[in-house]
Amino acid sequence: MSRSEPRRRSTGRTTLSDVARLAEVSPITASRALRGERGVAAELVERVKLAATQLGYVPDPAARALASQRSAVVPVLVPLLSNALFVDVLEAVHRTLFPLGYQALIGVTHYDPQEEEQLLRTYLAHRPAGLLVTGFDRTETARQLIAGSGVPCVHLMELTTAPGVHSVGFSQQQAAFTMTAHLLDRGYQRIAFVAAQLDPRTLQRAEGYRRCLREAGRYDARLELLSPAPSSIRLGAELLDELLRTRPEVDAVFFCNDDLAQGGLLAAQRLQVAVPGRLAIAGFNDLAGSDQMVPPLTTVRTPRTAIGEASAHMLLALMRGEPVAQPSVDLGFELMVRESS
Amino acid sequence: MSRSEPRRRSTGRTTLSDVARLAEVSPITASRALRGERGVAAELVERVKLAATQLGYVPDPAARALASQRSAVVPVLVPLLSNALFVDVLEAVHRTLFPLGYQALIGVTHYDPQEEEQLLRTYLAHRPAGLLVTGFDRTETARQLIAGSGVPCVHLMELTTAPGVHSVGFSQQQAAFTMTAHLLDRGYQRIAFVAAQLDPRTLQRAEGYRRCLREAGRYDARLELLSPAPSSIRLGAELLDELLRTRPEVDAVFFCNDDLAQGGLLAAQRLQVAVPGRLAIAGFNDLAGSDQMVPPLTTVRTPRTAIGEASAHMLLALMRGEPVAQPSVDLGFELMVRESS
DNA sequence: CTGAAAGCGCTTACAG
DNA sequence: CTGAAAGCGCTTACAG
Repeated sequence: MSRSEPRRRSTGRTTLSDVARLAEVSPITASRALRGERGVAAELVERVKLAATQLGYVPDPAARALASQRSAVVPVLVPLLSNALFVDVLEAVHRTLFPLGYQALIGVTHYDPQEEEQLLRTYLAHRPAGLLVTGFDRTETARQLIAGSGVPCVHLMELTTAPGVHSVGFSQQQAAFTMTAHLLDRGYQRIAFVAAQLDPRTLQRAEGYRRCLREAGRYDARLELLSPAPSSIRLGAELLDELLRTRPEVDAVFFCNDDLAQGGLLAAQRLQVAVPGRLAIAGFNDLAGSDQMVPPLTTVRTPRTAIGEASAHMLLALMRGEPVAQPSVDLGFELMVRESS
Repeated sequence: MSRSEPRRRSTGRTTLSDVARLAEVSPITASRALRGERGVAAELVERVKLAATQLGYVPDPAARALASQRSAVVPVLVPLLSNALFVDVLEAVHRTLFPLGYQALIGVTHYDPQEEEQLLRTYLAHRPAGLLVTGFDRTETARQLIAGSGVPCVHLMELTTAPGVHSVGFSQQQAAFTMTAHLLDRGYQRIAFVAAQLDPRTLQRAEGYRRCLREAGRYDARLELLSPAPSSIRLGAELLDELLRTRPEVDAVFFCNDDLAQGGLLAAQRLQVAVPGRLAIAGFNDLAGSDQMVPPLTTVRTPRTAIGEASAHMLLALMRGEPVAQPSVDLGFELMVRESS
């Protein structure tokens, strides 16, 4: 082998040049044809696509990202996967973006702004095409990372009217207000609010509960039972026990999430507390199983699939540089009155 | 501006060269220092690291992947996120790999081999550092894609003794056998098996159920109720209804998954069927809420967190080229006898 | 132990 | 509408 040959780091990979050679065009033309850039003769496009198929060509995402300074990755930052809520959002986002060539990259923050900041730093280094984040509760540094990156970003679950900020969600506070009003309508006198995790959306729900009861002149701070522990069926059962022990006068409980409410319902059954006769129980989110409980659980159905789809579509528009008519999309909620209230 | 200046595509990004310049070393040395490659003078390493920190340098993953032909990404392919089982596995994998600089990339196959093949093609193009896949049920093409990529791969949930194949899981069949044997021990005479989804692991459980009853001379094919529909609490309720309508003689039901069993338990309650007096109910996986049911659900606890951790550690060894003592790691299971049986 | 050169596989910017 | 040149930001392979 001659000493003057160029050094090669063989990878065996089929490259754009291979495709171009077979199609008898330049690599640039092949690149343009494959990306569907307009302004390439139809005949050449066909030849290039055929060659690519014959060779089983798959573009190298790293090379593409390096050259174009933009990858096809879309990080989606959610607090948790153990809440079915976010799984539904993710499914919808993925279903919308994947067919268009984007890869949703799931990041779990565990409700920790520091973790989110760390994930953001890691993911932003990949020069993502877009970004989806949950709510507005983050570190100032995280906010600056997002803004400074120039990456289009849509906020999930909550709404804002702040200029230049894009969001898709519903009013957590109003939804909780509506549920509380429903319980008042039913004639319940001492309505407790039981919550866990105490993340921003939970606190907004607490606010909706308070506002409603205050307006009715019925607010009593002692009827709030708030735990920072992670939400779960088991915790719901424990909190119901505690509630009935310490506030035996309550006649209705509004749990901030359905897993708690399901646990509460099961605990009531164990304690032989009649629902809704002695105690009404209501939840939030309409998670799997809530309609199967005995009695079926009254709750608020939240539009997570719609949030996933709508946020992906909004992001798509932003990534294409298209104008977004409505930067804040309210998808509403639905009161599901069942037999537990 | 002079015509002879090199054209630049400014990106503003802080690069390795910036760090090298500040540290007064060559970029190669800076690269080696930052990657912790041994054989760099300690003093230089320190200078480089300081410079990197001062400049807030973040390596470009695309450039790194392109030059080294290897990224820090580890795709993890699971059937579903709506089953808490896989969420637990993913959490454990992420928790193990992220601190070491690897990014778990979640891929959802929806139990569809074609979808898995498609995901594999997409993710393999990123030259992942490693790969985690669920079970062994895939297309021949998918198998070849994995083998041909040379990317280290560990299989989750099931076990194999096939040479050169790495797996971490437990015996689905044996676990189901054990549960069935427990029900026999308790004296139940007509034990039904109710399953949904009918994925490979579910069918292995069915096999364990059959083998146990056959060995006891008690197998009756009419006591199997199999539905290809996705598993859910609601479906469990429906299947219990159907079972009691069409096989009123059953005195125990073994559901292939806890969501079905929970639904079955709730349906029994609605139908005023005493559990376990008139009908015993057992599940599989010990999902959230099973211990809170009324009565608490007898089930099999499966080691999903341990599977996530152990598979990540095995993959780590493979990625480092270290020998793996045990290519097939059986993490076992635990029979959880509670009050429903 | 350190470095100058070349290359990874694409796309951008400039010409024509 | 098409292409030759250069560059994206790293690391590999070779020297010394």
